Amino acid sequence: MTTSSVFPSDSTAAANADAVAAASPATPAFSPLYQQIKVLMLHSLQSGEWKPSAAIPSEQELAARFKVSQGTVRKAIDELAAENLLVRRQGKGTFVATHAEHHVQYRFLKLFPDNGDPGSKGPAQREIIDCKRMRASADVARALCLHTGDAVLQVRRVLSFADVPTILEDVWLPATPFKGLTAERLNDYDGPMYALFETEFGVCMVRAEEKIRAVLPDTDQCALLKIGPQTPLLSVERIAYTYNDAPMEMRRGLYLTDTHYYRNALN
Amino acid sequence: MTTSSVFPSDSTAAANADAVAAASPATPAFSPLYQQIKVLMLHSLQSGEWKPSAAIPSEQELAARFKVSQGTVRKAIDELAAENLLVRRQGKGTFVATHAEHHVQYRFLKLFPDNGDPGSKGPAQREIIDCKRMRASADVARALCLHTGDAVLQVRRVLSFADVPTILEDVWLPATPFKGLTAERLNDYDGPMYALFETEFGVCMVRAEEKIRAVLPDTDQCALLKIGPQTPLLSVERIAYTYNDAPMEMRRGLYLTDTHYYRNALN
DNA sequence: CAGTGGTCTAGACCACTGG
DNA sequence: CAGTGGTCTAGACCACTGC
Repeated sequence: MTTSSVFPSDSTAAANADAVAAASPATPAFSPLYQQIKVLMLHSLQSGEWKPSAAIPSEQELAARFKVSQGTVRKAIDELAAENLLVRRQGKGTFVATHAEHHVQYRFLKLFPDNGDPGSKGPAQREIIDCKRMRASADVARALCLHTGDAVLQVRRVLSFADVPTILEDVWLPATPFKGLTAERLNDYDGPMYALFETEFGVCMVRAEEKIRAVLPDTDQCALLKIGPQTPLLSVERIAYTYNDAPMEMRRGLYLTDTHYYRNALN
Repeated sequence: MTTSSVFPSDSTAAANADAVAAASPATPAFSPLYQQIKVLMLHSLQSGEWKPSAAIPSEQELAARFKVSQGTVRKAIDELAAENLLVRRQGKGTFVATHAEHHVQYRFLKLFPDNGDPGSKGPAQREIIDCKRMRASADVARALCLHTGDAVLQVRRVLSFADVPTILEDVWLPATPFKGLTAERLNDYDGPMYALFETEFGVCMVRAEEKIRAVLPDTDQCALLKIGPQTPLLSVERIAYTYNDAPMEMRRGLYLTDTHYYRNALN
């Protein structure tokens, strides 16, 4: 051990605090107690001990389990809540974040209609075009930390708003964790795709990065979106990550932006 | 007063805490002490008492000034730091955030080159095309909370990377706070435009929202960016806000995305 | 009413910075 | 070395939820 950590054998909270304080006199990496607690909680999330939408133990219980003060677990929870991994609800408890509760708008979808609320015209219509097993291209392999040629699933679908095709998406998933995914299961499921991933495959998407460009469609894409070849589209390339920052999905969306726009907040 | 607040006349920290606790038995709006402190600090920022890049008083001083415990001002500072209004530096103090320190990359510019770091080819070349006084269109007026026809300044400029024109921007500013802004001053200033706004006009941009679309350029835009009429571009419409959430700038950028991409992080 | 998260305090000690 | 922010504790009390 190069840094101090939380041991079940430590007898008191003070002992832990002292351990942190006195730790590793020459080690540059100093990790405060609440960060170590955070790592332990991350393990509980990752291992499935705490499942999406379920309540985690109360702050007092966690403080007792980790043998630290309530304020310290509080700070750990604060950070996890700030990263949208946990959701606090006063009077009720702290819950594991999920994609299953966003009914009107998908959590990671930043496309909004010019007029009116996201859900004013009802939910999006989804049509699965294709769902097949294939070998990873170099691009996909790199994005998913696989090797070129490894087995992946590719899903192609179209999202429509008020019956206007607006989004054409290709999704690539590593075949192993998503074994058994079919077009039928995607069609039957009523809710966000990421919610299905949570309940059916135990994969929680926690964070994503998008690269956005302006492009023109090819002929296939024109047909699927029912647009002309000179219609400019937003190309949105996404890599989504689970708890340990492991990439679990690559996705490329083409967004029609004549009646919708991609919204972003800068801080 | 409908809610409790921090008075200079309050004698002890405990008195404040009790005031909050016992306040407004029938008032639904309950505001914790640290939120009230936050508002007071916001006033100090807004009034110019604390200027960009300067240090604010230490936590102990603030605790004494507001007659609360250090932990309470700490929580207020924590939130202001999370919103990027303040920057904490251990051992040195807490400082007012500024746009003047980002030399390699502008803080609100999310366009990155496909290969290499933002600053690998040196800073962007900036060319001011135009800077003129005009009357606000309906769109601009709505965005800036003005009336149609009110005086505004319009700046048009082109940013180039490695001598390739990549961004064409129109910027609209309310004429009153930016009185005296000219193309020359914009050209002479060596640094981000928002840094000039801070030092010359006392306007600190704190937050912004962008609406992104894919578009095709018109003939003027083709000439300025030296591109063909079928080149798809990212249209980035931005409204930037100061401390009190008052809009102080509207901007429309056209981004060439054949060698660059717009990066966004989803949480 | 009991149990949860949320606020506030007071005090101790640590890590980092600069003179 | 003194001064700053950063961590940790212990305990009190409040706001909110649901039974």
